[in-house]
Amino acid sequence: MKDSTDTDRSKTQASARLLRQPTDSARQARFDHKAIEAKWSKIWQETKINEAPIGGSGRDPSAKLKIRPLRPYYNLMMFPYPSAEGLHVGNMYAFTGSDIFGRYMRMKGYDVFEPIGLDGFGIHSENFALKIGRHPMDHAVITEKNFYAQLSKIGAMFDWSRTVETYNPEYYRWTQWLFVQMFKQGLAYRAKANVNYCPSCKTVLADEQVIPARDASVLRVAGGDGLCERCKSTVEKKALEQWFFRITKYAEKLLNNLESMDWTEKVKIAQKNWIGKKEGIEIYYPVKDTKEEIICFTTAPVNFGMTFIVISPEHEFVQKILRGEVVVSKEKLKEITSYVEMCAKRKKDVGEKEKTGVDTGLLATNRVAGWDVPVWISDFVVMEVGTGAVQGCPAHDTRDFEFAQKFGLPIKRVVVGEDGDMSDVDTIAKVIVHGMNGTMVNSEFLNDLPFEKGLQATMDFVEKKGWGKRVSTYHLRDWLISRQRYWGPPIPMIYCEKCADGKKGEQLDMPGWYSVPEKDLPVVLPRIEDYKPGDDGIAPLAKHKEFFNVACPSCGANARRETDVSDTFLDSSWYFLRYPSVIQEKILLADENILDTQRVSPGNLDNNISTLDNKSSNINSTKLGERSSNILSARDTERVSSRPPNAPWDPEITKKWLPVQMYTGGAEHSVLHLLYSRFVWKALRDWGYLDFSARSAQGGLGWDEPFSTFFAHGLVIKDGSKMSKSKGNVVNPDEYIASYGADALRIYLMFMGPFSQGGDFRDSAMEGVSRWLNRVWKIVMGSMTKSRSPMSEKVQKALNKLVKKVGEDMEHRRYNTAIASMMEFTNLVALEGGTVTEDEAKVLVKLLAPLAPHLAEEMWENLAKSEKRKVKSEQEKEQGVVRKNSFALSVLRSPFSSSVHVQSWPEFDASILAEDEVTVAVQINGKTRATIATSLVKIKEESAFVSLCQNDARVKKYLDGKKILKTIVVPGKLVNFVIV
RNA sequence: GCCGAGGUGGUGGAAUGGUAGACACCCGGGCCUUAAGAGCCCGUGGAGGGUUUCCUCCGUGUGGGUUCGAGUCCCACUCUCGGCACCA
Repeated sequence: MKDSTDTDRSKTQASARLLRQPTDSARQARFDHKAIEAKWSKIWQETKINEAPIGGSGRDPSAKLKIRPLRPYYNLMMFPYPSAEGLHVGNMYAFTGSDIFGRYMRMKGYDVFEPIGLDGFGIHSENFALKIGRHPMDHAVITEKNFYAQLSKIGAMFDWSRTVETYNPEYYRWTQWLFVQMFKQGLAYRAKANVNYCPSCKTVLADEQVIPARDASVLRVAGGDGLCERCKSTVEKKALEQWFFRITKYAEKLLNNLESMDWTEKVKIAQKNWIGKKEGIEIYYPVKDTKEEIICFTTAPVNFGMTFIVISPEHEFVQKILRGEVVVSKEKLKEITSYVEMCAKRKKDVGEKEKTGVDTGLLATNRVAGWDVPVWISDFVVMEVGTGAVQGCPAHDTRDFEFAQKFGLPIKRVVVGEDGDMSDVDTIAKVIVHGMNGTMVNSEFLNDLPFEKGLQATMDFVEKKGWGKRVSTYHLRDWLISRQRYWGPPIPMIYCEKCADGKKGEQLDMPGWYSVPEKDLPVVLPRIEDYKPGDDGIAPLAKHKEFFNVACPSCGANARRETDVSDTFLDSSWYFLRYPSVIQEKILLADENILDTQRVSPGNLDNNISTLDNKSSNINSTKLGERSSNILSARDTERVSSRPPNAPWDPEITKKWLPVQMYTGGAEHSVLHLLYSRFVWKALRDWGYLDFSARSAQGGLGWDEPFSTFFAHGLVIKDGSKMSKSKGNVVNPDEYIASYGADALRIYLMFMGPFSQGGDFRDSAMEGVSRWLNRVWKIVMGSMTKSRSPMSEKVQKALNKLVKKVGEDMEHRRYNTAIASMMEFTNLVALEGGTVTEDEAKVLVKLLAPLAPHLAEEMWENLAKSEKRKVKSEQEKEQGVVRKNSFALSVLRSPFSSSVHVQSWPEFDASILAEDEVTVAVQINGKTRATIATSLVKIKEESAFVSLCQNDARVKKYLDGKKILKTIVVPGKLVNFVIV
């Protein structure tokens, strides 16, 4: 890399004395973005400017800390999942927006920690690896290299000394540890759940691999069921034992803070809806001639209009009928059996279907109304909702109405709406549902009560009688953790049949199950070649005895490891806790592989794979850990060996740096990732693993939440639609970085539209940004020549205003308008002679620094050198020659000469602002007829100013012969004459 | 169906209830140049008028409303995009 500035300096020094500017034209040429970016990214690596002073047992941060007390600021962007060969421009957009804020906060005086990592362990990465026919382990190595190489080029202030990759055994060891804690605390359990199964591919599918039948065109072909993404055959649901986390236990806690959290509003609403709290009542209905009781949940107990009960085909009561524990006639049993089978086939949660159902022939007693109702089975009732049993009130629920109409069940009106219509409810339009206004009728003691009051009175009555009780239900379901897949952390559990038979186990309610002792973690994922998703929902690892055969931790008998792996969302639910505590002896960017800016070419790639394959010949369970580390590169091995083994995070560091102050990410993670992270955080706190008691929270919700602020960024679209490979409109940032530079791309991306809303990517607009940066370069470099035009008061005032504007926009992440204002400023400078003073240039460079970090740094260095020259020549004037190593020389090494990125953010002068000229609009009846340029000072004399407006020629002609009814004055903005 | 975001020039987008279209892209014209490119300057919502400086009318998805004044607030529609969906 060529260091152009050194030659520059010697030239300048030699020529400066000749009072000529032979370098001016050279300086003003188009800046060389490639050289500048290469130069500064190298210097930033060497000076470690982006490494946060984390503290703890890591590197000594004292150099940065001596100046003032630590002001930690954890600025985090959601880490990417490498599901493709490399980054696309949408990733870069998000990272840039997050980084600009981090850089701004650093200039505001914070110690900013901005880490980066990869969420490469899970279904996205696995699917991509499967698609291109590469082993996920090999794929991880390649994507890590590619992604990190690309990420290192976008000019972000990532702290490369602390990265997290979720597939690294040293990371997922703690993901497994987290699972173990969940189990120990009774929050992990096993239950049957439906998984998607394709009978043709003989494989389990993730939800996102099932084409929903609600897509109309598909519906016609398939007749209402979900289709396999690959072979288009109908997907079935299979009930299999799965691991769950009891997140529902935290439903209230997750709901609690939501209102007061500083999060993007729509994300909070999405979470609230997802948790979906509903207050209602569970009512018990005894089934005649049996000892059974069916419990119905409802938010609207319209019991006097209740004419039947419907239960889900998966309801326990149905099972009892099928098992013969509840007796029905032979014909009925046959009917029910075939109906339940039919439902199992057509089950794939999709929108409304034609209502079907079967009568059990049994009756249940509606004790409130004092009559019996038939018990039906229908799959419009979903087991997962409420109690899986519904009390049918057809006149006041549209679904119940459809069902009753289809099967000829009685429909009884008990609410009259505002229209007073008392007629039979015989069309769906007449159905008055909960939430509408109405009055109770035909309801004995409830008559004449308003609808809502009637419901409350019913609940009171039922509770008093002991026939039911008020409950809250939640839309939130427990978190299904297990995946019958290969690429994920093996669930660290062991099942011992012997203990199970003896009713022994770590948890009372889960005989036979033991968590893997913590000292034995991680349970390393072995390299196997048959890693494809298995037949009949069996995980790939289940075919490997050498993996699952293990001694029972309790009795020592032959036991079996769990062979499912955990959900990717578990990996990402705690990674932000890990970052500050990562210890790395070796700095990532010093690694030649990562520094290498060349992407892996197909040729190299083959070489890589063959090398990797050689390392992984056969599976040997005792050497798994070692081997896996080899596969994952030497760097990881070093990390593994140098880390204290006993905790996933350092408590001291964690106290200092968490919670995450600013979290940026896509709104698509509004629900799952953000909710899971909150859940895990709260659970860890409850268990005492996050102990912040020693330090009081810094206002707001403090330690209650993992992310103090969450900002949802927008999406980059291309040609009006979301980027996707199938549409062929994916933009790779590399080529743009190569031809325009990272700075220009960063600014262009942010200039497209508000960061919160995204924008439409188009090539042509890049040109404009690139041209503008060049104009900035010229203006700044021109400030150092002696031929510049005199100082302009207009420019000075405009710059002062600009500082205010850009600062405000940065706070709100309105980068697009910040950039526009800076463009306005440079346009003004062009009108005013094209130059600014060096002091003005410094301010401008600072404002630009977060947006265009390389270019700003280069300009800053030039300004610093210019200042040094000036100081020196002044001293020469005064004292003759400067002695080497004198005090004067040390002055030259002022803070100014260090990086622009650690300078303080410029401040504006409010008093200058007040002197600014303003343009006042003069309106007649709200219509602007003239504008008058004046200063705020003049406007203070209001009456004089009003008459001035009145007498303006453009205004006068409208006022002549008219009467002024009213004059409205908005100081500094407008004067409005209301006339007739 | 429900929830959320949105609808402003040829395009991306600006506008604490106060001059609609900032800033850019595209396009057109000019300067420079042997030429091209780059760069610089000017114009650019629509319609109409004034031989310049200017003036008038219309205009923020549709229809109402509040207000001295509405892209912005309220009501009712409508369309687009995201998410959820037989949620009892």
